[in-house]
Amino acid sequence: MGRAPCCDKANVKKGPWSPEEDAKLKSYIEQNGTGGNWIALPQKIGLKRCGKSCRLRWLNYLRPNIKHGGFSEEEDNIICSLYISIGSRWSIIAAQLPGRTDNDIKNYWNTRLKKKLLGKQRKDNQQARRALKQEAKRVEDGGLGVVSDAFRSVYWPDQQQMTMFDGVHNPPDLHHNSNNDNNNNIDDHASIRKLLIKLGGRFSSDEGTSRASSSVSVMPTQQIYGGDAMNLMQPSFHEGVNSQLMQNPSTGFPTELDEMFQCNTVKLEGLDYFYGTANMIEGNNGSISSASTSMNWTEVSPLIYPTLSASYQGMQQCLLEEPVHHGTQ
DNA sequence: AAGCGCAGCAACCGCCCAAAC
DNA sequence: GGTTTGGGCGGTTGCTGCGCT
Repeated sequence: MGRAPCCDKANVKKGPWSPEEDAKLKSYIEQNGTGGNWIALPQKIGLKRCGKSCRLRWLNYLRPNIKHGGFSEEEDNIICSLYISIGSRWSIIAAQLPGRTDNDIKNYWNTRLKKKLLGKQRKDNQQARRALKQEAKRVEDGGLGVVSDAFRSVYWPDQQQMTMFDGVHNPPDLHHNSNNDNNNNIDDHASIRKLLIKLGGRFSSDEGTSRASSSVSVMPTQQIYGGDAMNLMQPSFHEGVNSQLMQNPSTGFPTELDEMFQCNTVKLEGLDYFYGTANMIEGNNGSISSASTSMNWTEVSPLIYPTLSASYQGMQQCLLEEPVHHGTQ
């Protein structure tokens, strides 16, 4: 049957917005709001634009407090960490970065961050190959026993990664706000909390205030571990994350990144926990059964356990190391 | 100086989902 | 309960500007 078009395609203008159109749209929305109906809005203000186009223009460019370009290192890290954990859920990622739009982040990722990471990854892979070669030679020479630092650094997850997954059964206490916690921890938790709220998690503000004022209140870990957060999520999100990160860890990632993860043991070590390796039950067809996918991604997601984001420091580091080259290659 | 290729980005397209009817 | 409709989202396209040859 198909869907009726949202607007008369023949009579709508396409392409770049003129300053006049911008001004019209902006002033109308600032005075009257969107009226809850984007489709009808352009007609009201005499714009020959599709309602969806108006919405996009407003959300991405005309809305107050929008930032363009100039992504900070911190923002880079957040984007990378979230991309690794939830994939290309740009709107969710954008929700973690005030003033940023999903479109902006998506473009930024596709044009810069991805390339940066891939560039770094190639370097790492070369380093890994060299280390592997050296190690093989050592073994050949009868030098078994001590693993070289170079080899370990490339192939073994760092200590932080190893310890954080103690959290699978003994999750880090997000309520706990030790004296050692710095502002970054608080910010991390606040972001996580916001994200979980967006995802449908339950965070009582009362509960939050009833605790130490400086601590960030999140869902009791038992609730998280009981699967509440998952159940509250929209099915599409739940399915998407599961199918992308659990059933096939690679699915949903761009091919290059797919290769990148397959090539890099360190990253896989970290991601194993997303995939639920410990509980994996492979079906006859080799796919992971629902029994394993039922292991909540929330249990191990860096969204909940910021320490996992720390495991991503390799990538983070590369963002610092490799300057963006504009138009030079 | 002109042509070419590439990167960055704005905008569109089409699908999905939920609310309204 | 089925259909329609609008909002929202991710993927993709195409334009523009810049750098290199």
